[in-house]
Amino acid sequence: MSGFREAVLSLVALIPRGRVATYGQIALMAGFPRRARQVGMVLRCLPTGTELPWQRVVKTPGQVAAWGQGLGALMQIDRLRAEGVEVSDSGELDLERFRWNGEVTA
DNA sequence: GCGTTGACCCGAG
DNA sequence: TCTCGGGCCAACG
Repeated sequence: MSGFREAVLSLVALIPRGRVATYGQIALMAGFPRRARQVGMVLRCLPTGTELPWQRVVKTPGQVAAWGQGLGALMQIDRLRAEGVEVSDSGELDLERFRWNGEVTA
């Protein structure tokens, strides 16, 4: 089922600016409820200069995934802030406000 | 081709 | 409320 990647990438690409989605949500919307982990795998495999807004994909509690909890995270956080998403230095954000409904309301 | 790892999530103790 | 463990499946060695 290599189509899983396609589904995930497509959904991530549809996330509007200033909105974020959780791994579980992406996986669920893609049609694979329990495969949030593979979502992370897919994103992890993405090239450095990709157009995909993988940065808008966060954990369930509303925390940025990021790589090494360090510099990589700051890069993602800064990028999100540039899009209008309020993110703390710890990578935490308000899901209630920025959670993507799944609708392309860009 | 097999074993291990992993940007996670959820239920149970 | 917090911690621990199981489970899902793809990428990597």
